[in-house]
Amino acid sequence: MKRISITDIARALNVTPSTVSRALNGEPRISEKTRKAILALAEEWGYRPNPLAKSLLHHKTFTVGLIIPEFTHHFFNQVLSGIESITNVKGYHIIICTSDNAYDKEKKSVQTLLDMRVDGLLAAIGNNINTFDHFQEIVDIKVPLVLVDRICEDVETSYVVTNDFEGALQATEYLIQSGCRQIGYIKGPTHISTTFNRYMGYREALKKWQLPYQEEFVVESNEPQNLREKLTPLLKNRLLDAVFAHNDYIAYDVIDIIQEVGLTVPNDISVMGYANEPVASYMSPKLSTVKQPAFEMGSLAASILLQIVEGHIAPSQILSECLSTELVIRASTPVRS
Amino acid sequence: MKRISITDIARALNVTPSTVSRALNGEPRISEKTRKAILALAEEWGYRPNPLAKSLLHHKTFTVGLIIPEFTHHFFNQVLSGIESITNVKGYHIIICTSDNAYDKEKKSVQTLLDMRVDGLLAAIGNNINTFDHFQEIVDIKVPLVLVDRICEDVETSYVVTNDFEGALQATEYLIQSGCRQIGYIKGPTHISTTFNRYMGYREALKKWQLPYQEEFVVESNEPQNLREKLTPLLKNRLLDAVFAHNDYIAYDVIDIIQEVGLTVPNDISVMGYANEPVASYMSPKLSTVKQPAFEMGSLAASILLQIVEGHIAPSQILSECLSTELVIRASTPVRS
DNA sequence: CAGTCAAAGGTTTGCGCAATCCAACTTACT
DNA sequence: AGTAAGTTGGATTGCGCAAACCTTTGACTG
Repeated sequence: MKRISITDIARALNVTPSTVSRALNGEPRISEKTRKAILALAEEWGYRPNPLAKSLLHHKTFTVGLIIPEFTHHFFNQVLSGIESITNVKGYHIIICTSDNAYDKEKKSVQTLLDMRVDGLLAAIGNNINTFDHFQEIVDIKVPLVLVDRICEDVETSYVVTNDFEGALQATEYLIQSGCRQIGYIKGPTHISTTFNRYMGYREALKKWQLPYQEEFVVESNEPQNLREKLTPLLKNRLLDAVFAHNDYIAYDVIDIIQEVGLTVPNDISVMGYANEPVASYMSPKLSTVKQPAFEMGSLAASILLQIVEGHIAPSQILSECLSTELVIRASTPVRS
Repeated sequence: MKRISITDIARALNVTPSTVSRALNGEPRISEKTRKAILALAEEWGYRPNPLAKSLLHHKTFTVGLIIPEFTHHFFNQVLSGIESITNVKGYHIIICTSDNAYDKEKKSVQTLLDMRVDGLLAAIGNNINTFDHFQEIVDIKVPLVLVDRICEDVETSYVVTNDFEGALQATEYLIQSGCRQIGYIKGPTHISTTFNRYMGYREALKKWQLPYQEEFVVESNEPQNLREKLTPLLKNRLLDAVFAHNDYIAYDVIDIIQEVGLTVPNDISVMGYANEPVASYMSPKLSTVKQPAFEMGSLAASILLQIVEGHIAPSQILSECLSTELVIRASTPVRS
């Protein structure tokens, strides 16, 4: 259990800890003979330097903190995977906290990670969180912070997001180009920027193609039952020829409702999702959707963070990256003419 | 950036660091007056104790290491979620490493986490890994270790797994009880214990119900194309009335192949999956499957680990928990008569 | 009123490491 | 031979904290 230290080796060889430290760190001013003896004993005893001691001394932990809303969400795990791909090769460790989309827990996580003296922080802000003092604090004490996927305007820090506006615009345009004219839109949860941006992308596409924006075609999806009630009459009256949903799960429900009404996808109605969740390719028909570069978002965010941490980017310099999405056309939409 | 220490507070108040330490730790022998002054200044300056220093002193980091094969696998994320639910309330932090199912990376992760002086380790061994010296080392140096989901017989340490044998047995029995007699089985990847155990559960069910084991009904799924080639003739000749697949993704392919041949699920053929992945309930028909208590497995493993770490369980005592699965019957199988 | 004791706090030490500053002991050259 | 310049390594310090061990002061006892 007790791990051996440089002092142990020093004692055994009748030298000082300094000498051992220098030998192990390859400083040139140790004679070949002494060095060999030290290295040999270190090897034999399985010496491993104690990072805690180093951290205490150098005020550097080679650790980054990560705050995500939850583990069981494929999107965040792809982001996480991207983050890990970078931190791993750069020799940093990840300490993860989850926020459960709750302000209190998120705030506590921030505090915990700062307490642990992480070298930097990556965070995906939780849904429905609209107070950001905890993130402001990170910036105030000058700990590098990069936000992922979701931003808060108030806090001046670097971030990496995907272009929800553009993604939704392209998806809507695809529907239009494939002949749809009466496109319904199902909104996501209120209070997150993505919801707003995708919605605006949808509207922009209509505008661009000079289609009227019809408020009755836009449905809130806060309650599944609500969705069914609102959507069914629109479908029965054949007012829609396409539905664009805020995410793939909602899209699934939409397909379900459409089929319940006796219509078929995509013959009667096209359906477009968003996010390219794994479930999208297991639905029937397979769902056309917008693929977000989640892995890239994670790796880019981590890469920016580590550049700040390592001093290659001034902390004052605020980088904001907005990654492009990609349409994934499957069977729930017709081919574009 | 520079965080304040007890020494800073001590200097400001003209007392010694010990006094500050004692005041902050609620030791009774500090006068009310001194304590108030110290607490007030600590509060004002936002003092936060440095866990690195404490760890160095007490040889305890309040950190557990976690090794999983990959992030982008829903099952592990549920496990992770379960682990976090325990560590969070017990005040421990999680440092995660991934192995990418590669021995070298897994070994390196073990080394990294040991170097970081984690108080204990949780690990889900990667696929195709059959050398376990790195885990043996953990046990040797007496760092608490609990294996999750997959075990290696050689290493004597606690573990938490699910009962694949029982799960597969029950699933197969369900098929039998709902009238199926010609049950095909699609095997999983070779070299992992789960593959073997589920397969044995399938065979046990046949035996129990005195159905013959027919080798030609068992197909390896190593290649998707292979699966199609092997399965199609069995289907066309109507030799099967049910297929039990090693996991839900394979089950999806099976359904696809069945429908391709012109048969319907579950009318012509029942299909049973395994794992209850999210995709299972988005397939059409919705997939009957075996639900694994992933979250519980994680929380139980974490709970056992922390009990060892905190000395409530002797490290020498080996706990092995085998959690039960649960059948989730959806639309890909008929109702049991 | 000396002696005792407890209250309140100071001093020292060490966790493991490495940077800084020193001190021997060679060589090497005038 | 004497000094300058390496060579090789020791001693000390401090990162932040807390345990172990001392010291001072006043109050209280017999």
